[in-house]
Amino acid sequence: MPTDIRWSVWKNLPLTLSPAVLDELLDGGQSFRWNRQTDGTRIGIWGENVARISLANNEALRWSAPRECADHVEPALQVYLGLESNHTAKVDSLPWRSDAHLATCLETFTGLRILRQPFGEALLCFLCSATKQIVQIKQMVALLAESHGTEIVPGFPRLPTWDELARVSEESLRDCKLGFRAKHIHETAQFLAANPGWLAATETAPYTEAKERLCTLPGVGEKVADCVLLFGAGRLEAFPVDTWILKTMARRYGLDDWKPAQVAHFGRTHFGPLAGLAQQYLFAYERRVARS
DNA sequence: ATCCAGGTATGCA
DNA sequence: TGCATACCTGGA
Repeated sequence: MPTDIRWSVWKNLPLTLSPAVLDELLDGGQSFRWNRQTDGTRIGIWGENVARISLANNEALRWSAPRECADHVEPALQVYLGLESNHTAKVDSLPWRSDAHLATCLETFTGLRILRQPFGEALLCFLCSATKQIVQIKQMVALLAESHGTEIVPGFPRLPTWDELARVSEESLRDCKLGFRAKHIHETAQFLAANPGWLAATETAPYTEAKERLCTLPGVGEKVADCVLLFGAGRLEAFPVDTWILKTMARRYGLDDWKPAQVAHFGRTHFGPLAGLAQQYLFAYERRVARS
């Protein structure tokens, strides 16, 4: 980290989280651009924003940003962390009263929420995610930012925009350790460059239509499309089914040998219109069990 | 060393 | 429809 960054003074956020839940929120596979410093502070980059977040002794969140960014980071954080919406009411609307396992997950990860990331960045990050673990995805997107993004402040590059990616060769993308994903990103960038406004229209389209549109992109299937819509467009009805969800739905709900599409249908009907929010709690819980 | 990881696209029954 | 297989790469 460059030493010449001048950070704004710490300011409190109206959010209280345990260290474990903060870890799950920022480093649990929703976003891939937060890094924990040795003192426990986390530095993250999204859009044109650079911020650091830490916990005060009472587990209250506080933030600070490079001085030149602080004015726009403050409102951006509200959106990113979903502070303007009534999170408690959303969680309460989930069917925890009739689902003991869900109730356990909600209690274990109290305060966990869905991040609202820039749509294009979510698409890029989840195009990188196929059959990779979080540490590897983080490495890929860090290389993408360092190699092809522009610096917001010295030492903190943003992710390249899709317009910028359209001018990068597939071979050059492979140098970011993307493997076969480089082809997907390259071809998606070419398509988006040839279809101005397509991405913005997809972001605001109704869920089903938006998902269909995303699935036409190379390297985007149902799971990636749902992640992009959940984490990049606030579509809480999106219910991404990955290996963890497949595992946990088999183990906790008896859905052994169900296909991903069947599990997705079960999830949407069982958990309701905010199924994606429930999914994040189930996901977090099963990962914790696996690690312990 | 060998296997597999927050999938997708393709080729065959 | 359904199922198997290839696809890059690096860490366990």
